[in-house]
Amino acid sequence: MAKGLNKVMLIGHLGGDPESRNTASGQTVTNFTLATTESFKDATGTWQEKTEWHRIVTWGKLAEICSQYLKKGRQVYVEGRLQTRSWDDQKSGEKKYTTEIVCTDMQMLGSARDQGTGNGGQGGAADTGMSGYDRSPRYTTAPKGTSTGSGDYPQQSSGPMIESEKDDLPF
Amino acid sequence: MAKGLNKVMLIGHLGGDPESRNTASGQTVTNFTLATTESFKDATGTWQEKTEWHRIVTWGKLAEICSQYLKKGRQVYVEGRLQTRSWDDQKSGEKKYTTEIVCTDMQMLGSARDQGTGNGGQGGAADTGMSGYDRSPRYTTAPKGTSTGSGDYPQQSSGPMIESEKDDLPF
Amino acid sequence: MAKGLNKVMLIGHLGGDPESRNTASGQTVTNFTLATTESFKDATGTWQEKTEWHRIVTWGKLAEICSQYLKKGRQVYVEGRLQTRSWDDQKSGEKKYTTEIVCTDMQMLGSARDQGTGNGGQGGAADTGMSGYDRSPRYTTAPKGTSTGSGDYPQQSSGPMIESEKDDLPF
Amino acid sequence: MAKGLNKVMLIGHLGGDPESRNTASGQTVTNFTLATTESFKDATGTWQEKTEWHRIVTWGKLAEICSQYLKKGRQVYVEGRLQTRSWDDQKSGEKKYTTEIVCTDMQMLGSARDQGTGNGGQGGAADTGMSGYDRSPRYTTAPKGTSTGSGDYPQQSSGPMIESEKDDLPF
DNA sequence: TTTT
DNA sequence: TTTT
Repeated sequence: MAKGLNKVMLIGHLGGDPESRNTASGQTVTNFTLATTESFKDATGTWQEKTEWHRIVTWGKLAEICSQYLKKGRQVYVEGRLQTRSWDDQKSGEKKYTTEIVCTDMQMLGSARDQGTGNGGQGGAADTGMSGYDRSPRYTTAPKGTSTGSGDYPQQSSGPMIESEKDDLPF
Repeated sequence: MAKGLNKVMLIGHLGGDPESRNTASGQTVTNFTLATTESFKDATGTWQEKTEWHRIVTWGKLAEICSQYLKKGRQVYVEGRLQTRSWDDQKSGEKKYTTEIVCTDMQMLGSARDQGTGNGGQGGAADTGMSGYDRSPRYTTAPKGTSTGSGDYPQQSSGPMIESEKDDLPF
Repeated sequence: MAKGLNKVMLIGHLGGDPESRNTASGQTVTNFTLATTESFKDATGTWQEKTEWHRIVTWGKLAEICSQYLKKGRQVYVEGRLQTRSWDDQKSGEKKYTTEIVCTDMQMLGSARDQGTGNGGQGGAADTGMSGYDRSPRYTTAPKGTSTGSGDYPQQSSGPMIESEKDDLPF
Repeated sequence: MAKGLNKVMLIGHLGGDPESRNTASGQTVTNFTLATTESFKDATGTWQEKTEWHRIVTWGKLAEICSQYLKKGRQVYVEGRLQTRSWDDQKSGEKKYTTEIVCTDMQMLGSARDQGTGNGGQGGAADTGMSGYDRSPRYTTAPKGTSTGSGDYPQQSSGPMIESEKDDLPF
């Protein structure tokens, strides 16, 4: 008996606007960074803040939604799984590792008008977007075990390692 | 408004026996790797397995328990938060990053006699250990926000970056 | 604005064998109870145990798997969402409420040979079953937001409240 | 080997202002209801919304914070564990059950000015509150296993069942 | 490097 | 009603 659980849940703010690209097979991939902040008392008893940065990658329909509605500063809930990729860094010749959260569920928190730098000054478009959001369901991609042979799942992980996509690396 | 959620939950098997050390301040730090395995259908519709490896670090009392009771192959539940550390790699002169799960809750799954290579053939010691475990509570360290000025929390994160401990880096 | 997160994650042991039935529409529904145990120090400083009982309901393919492989005493991980149903109790004429976990992901923990009363002494059938399990993926039903108009999702929640199914109420 | 996991994570909006009381032992207890909303396609393919209501109970320091800062309509993240209590209903003579989430972590989401009916029209007080919040840590109570013999933990669960507090029942 |  |  084996199998496992690999789950990450984050609430934080986007560090920048999401970036999208398309794989050779036509899937959308969207990346963004997310900051989660914790407060804690240090040795002297004063409150300190510590921010942790996370690399989020999302695929397919959810990637399109993230690309369309998320902006720098927006507060979101992200659920997904941990994935560590390795690649050979051209410059140093070293093998490098990146750990990302493959996002399978995302929810916008707070209200549109309350959010960061992104939504301001973009007029009706963002508004239309948000009200579209208001009436839509939770943004979710099917968990691994439920994919029904669509054939695009393996590309979720292998895609980013394809040689020609190297400069799409998320950071 | 800020603050955040940074939570990881894993169920998997230890890739090796845990390794412990003590910080200058006397805290115990225990590291181990955890494999989580997922199955999915590939493009041809056949089932594939994919294993993800996670670096777990745990502190204080929980570190001692992990060191004492966990063995290679043991199935556990791990809860914690993501933390990415950077350091300057001496060999290459490159800055490198490691993402770890700072474990704040751990639970052994299955039964002792059912577990990997570790518990077998080690006689009474492991047994005593397990029955000690059986009567003890869930192994947990206090979350960041609840530390009450004990002064050792910051060492949880800053400890591993102290110069003199560089060769204690978990990988 | 809006939407939400409603997530439950449990690790515990089944209090009895699962019970299955079929809805009018042909869906399988499987119910079981799950015990989660916590230890804590009481006012006198001695360790106490407290067991919480949870009512689990699962639908469709996952219901079939639970029915087939789970037995009294088996340790499992259950993920799902909270759902409170009300019904008019015939005897008392009172309105009553039941809170259940609608299970959308289940994983067996430990090994088959290590588990409760169920698997022992039932010969090859259970064994065949278990090895079938071993090669299959994580048992998951699609989250609400991802159903693609298949038409059977609403029956997950509305089904149990249909008049003709009243005496199928899980407890 | 046993022990278990009993975890609930919710993101939703308060259905009303929190209500607080004090136990005989001087602990603060705060109750509120939380609505989580999900969208799903029904059998006809149209989007439907379903709201689930949750009863939240929180203790001690966290109860004081909830009482002070949360208002009807406010969006929050709640983490806790499921607990089912029973009591004898005086009117009907029936045994009744209530399932609650014993909240051990809470975080306010969105911004103060963006929140429901509660904060509006209350002038500076709410503002002071919120900026206090901005500088404070995550609101958390220690998990069960980490209580260090303070003696008040058992009252978390037994408190609400004390005869004289019956009319404090959360609903 | 784990597990089934 | 489970488990250790």
